[in-house]
Order: sequence, then C-alpha cells, then structure tokens
Amino acid sequence: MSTTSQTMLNHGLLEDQDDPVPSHMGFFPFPSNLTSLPPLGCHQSRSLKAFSTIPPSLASDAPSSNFSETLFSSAPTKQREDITSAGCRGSQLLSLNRSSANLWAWGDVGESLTGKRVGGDLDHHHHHHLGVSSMKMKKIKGRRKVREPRFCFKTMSDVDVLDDGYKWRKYGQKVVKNTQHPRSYYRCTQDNCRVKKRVERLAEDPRMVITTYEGRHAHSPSQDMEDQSQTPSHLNNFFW
DNA sequence: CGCATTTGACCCGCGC
DNA sequence: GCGCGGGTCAAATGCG
Repeated sequence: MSTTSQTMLNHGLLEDQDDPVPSHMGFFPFPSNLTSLPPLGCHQSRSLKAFSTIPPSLASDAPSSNFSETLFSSAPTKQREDITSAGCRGSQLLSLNRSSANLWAWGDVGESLTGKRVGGDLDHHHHHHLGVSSMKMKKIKGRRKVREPRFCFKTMSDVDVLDDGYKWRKYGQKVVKNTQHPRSYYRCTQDNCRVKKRVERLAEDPRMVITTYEGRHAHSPSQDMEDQSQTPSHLNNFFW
C-alpha cells in the first residue's frame, strides 16, 4: 500500500519540443501519494532540477502520511543513481553536474528550452536495425542523442507503480548493478504517446520508490483522474 | 482470445 | 577493440 494523500497534482511542461503538443497537453499528474512540489522557480534553472525538500509553503499542507521525501529531477540516469546511492537521508538541494556521458540528456532539455532545433533532424533520421521504434529518437547526426526531459521523484511506498492517472504497460525489467531490486520500464499505453517511466527501489531503503518520467503525455490522463485534475488547486497550475 | 507481463537477447554508448 | 551496463525488443507466457 502506498501512502494515501488524495491530492492530485498536475505538472505542466512548457518547453518546446519536437513533438507538436497542444498547449494544454503534456501534464504530469503525479501519484496520489505525492504530497509536495518542487519550489517555485525551479523551472528557471536549466541545469538543475533536483529537489528533495518539501517547500516550506507546502510542508504544512502535507498530510501526515509516511511520505518522507520527494525528489524531482531531470537528471540523467547515472547522475540520479549517483545521487540516490550517495545517500538520500538528507533533505538538501541536490547538486547535479553535467557529465560527458550524459550530454545527450542535458542537451535535449537545454535545446528544447533555449531554441529548439531538434525536430527536423529527428524526424528524418532513418534507421534499419532492430529496436528501431525508440532508437530512432535517440540519434542526431550520429552523435547527439535526443531524449525527452526527465523528472524523477522519490516516494515512500509499498507499491512500485504509483497511480498517476495514466495507463502504463511494462516493457522491460532490468537488474541494476549493486542493487538487489530490479528496475522496471513502463510505457504509456496511449497511442502516439511515447512517455516512459522507470520504477526502481532505493537500495539503501527499499521502502523508497524512485519513479522517473521521460517525455510528455500528448493526451489527458483520460481516466477517473479527470475529475480530480479539474479540482481547483493552487498546485495544479505549477509549471516547470 | 486479447491484452499485459515476463524474460532472454540484442543494441548502443561509454570507459578502459 | 572489447567488455560492461543500461535500455529496449519481442517471443513466450500468464491472466482475466
């Protein structure tokens, strides 16, 4: 069982992307047991989007569930793993550094934020090997890879897959090195929606679930969440 | 029977 | 160039 706050949060992404997405689309409803948001203003930072603190303004609103910490991040996997494996007991702003190994991810976010020039190359890049459908999204002129912006957060939950209002289909599972818990890979079941998410448990504290979203939904949650998403809330209008 | 999950194989990038 | 590790595919399997 996960924690039980009924608060439904929508996060919107405003960055231009290669995908033509209606402005009202692309929201990230966060799991119902997620009780905090990153501090306002985080969307202004292009190099750092990791938060582990409950904003003071929201902390008092947080239900007294066993929620303990939420981390938002657009950090690429390796960095995120470094963070989590380095110990998450603190509630401090997490420092993320670019690394050459992860330029693709940062590059994507940065470019999409600053100017965008991704679309053309991307759509016309051809591919003929196995594993194409998603691989095609990753290469630009053989060097730069393209990834959707990522957001990860950490939640204390007994269930791996947090209910965020979207339907997900599992497409892979992988044992991560130095971890006894496998990482699961999910894809949004909606047609033409390439949003993926990755779920894993923290090695140090298996009670903590790390969920990483990648991409933007090109549709609404279209489920029983719709009602809640329309509930007026100062949280619903938060944007990265 | 249709859809979701499982799981081994494969691909790719990166570091050495 | 090779090995490793992460990410994805897709056939097999499970399940309602």
